[in-house]
Amino acid sequence: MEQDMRTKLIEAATPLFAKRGFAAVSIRELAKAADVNVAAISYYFGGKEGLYTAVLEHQFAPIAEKQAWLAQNSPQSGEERLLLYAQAVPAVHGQRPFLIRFMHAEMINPTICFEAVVKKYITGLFLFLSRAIADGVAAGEFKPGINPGQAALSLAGILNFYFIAKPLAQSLLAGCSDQEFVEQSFRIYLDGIRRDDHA
Amino acid sequence: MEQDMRTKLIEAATPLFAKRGFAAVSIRELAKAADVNVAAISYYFGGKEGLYTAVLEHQFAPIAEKQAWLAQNSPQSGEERLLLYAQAVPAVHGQRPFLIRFMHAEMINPTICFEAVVKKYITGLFLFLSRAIADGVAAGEFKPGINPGQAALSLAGILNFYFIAKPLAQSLLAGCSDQEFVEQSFRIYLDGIRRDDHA
DNA sequence: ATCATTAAAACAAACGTTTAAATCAATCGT
DNA sequence: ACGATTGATTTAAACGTTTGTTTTAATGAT
Repeated sequence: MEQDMRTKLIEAATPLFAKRGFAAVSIRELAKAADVNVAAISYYFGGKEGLYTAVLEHQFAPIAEKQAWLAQNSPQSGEERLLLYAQAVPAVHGQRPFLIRFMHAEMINPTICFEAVVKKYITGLFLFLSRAIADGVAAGEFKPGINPGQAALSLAGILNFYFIAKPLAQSLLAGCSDQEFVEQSFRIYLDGIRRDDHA
Repeated sequence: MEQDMRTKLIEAATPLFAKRGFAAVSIRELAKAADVNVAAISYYFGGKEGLYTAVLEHQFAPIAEKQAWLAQNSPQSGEERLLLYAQAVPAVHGQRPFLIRFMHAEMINPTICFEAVVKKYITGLFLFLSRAIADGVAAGEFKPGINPGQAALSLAGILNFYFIAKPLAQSLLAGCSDQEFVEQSFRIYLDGIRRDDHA
């Protein structure tokens, strides 16, 4: 089966590319990890870059779904929309534990996939958050002085940075669940942008 | 002069390593960029890894200095200590524009330098923030429920994420200065952790 | 018997490093 | 004061590996 081979290679390649980066992993290593012949990579993906692109698309798939869902089933208030995002963050990272590594690797050292895959989804998320905040400011939910674009980046940062620093942080933060962290961070953020006198 | 050669190589290697990663840059490329012979890398740094280590140490030097200074001249209140950090963030990124890339590259794909260089400084910063927040909670400055370790990561995230996403964000955030972003983010964060009834 | 798939071998190119000769600067004996 | 000599630096060439890809033959199923 063609699909078996493709998924076998993608699944074996994902942790290798994630932990060591595209350039530092050889196709022989990938083939051995997937228990296939080296030629299979060229045969099914057209080369190392093709396999990497397939891995990246598989990683970003949950974001694409979530984004499509948000575009249709988005609630009214800014706060509710931000909450949806805050809940999606640990869910997506739980579903794709390596996604954060690929996202940051692409932001720091963009490959050819950056424009087509990464930039598209990140921009979509940014616009969703930006509009939610702008609407919230306009509706009097959030402080009037808030810059929506900057505040969108702030929220993305406060929620996602933890997942990057996690391997390093786990020795420092003894026994802290993802859920716990995201809840406290989101509470801090919301308390920070909410209008003091808002009901 | 030996020092001339070393700094010439380090300065030429910094943007290459930062933008493309350690594995994706060849020593011939490094030598050409620095306008020296390939053998100079082995001669002065003992090899490619030695040059990378030297680049990394040069990048982290401002953090080391700042940390040593903080250890002695640290103010009393938690809020003042957090402010010192918030002011240091854009200053350091201004002084070392590529530092954020090296830090994240090391967190995502750790090289041999990670333990010796990166982990040390990050842990130091984390402890500084953690203690500042814990003291602030104990003193009644900050909300009683706050988990200091988690909140330390939140602050690092809300302030630093912007500098990672910057190349991507600059097309979205039209005309926003680093200073502006950090000020708003820090205000949001402080308003989020400060006790509502605190003077 | 035909076609798609797998396997091993071969390919040129690029890799990091080392070698050996050339160049340079400073030191020393006269 | 000056050519000889020493040691450090710089260069270009060569080293053996490893890289990604392709080829060619073997195997599989229809």
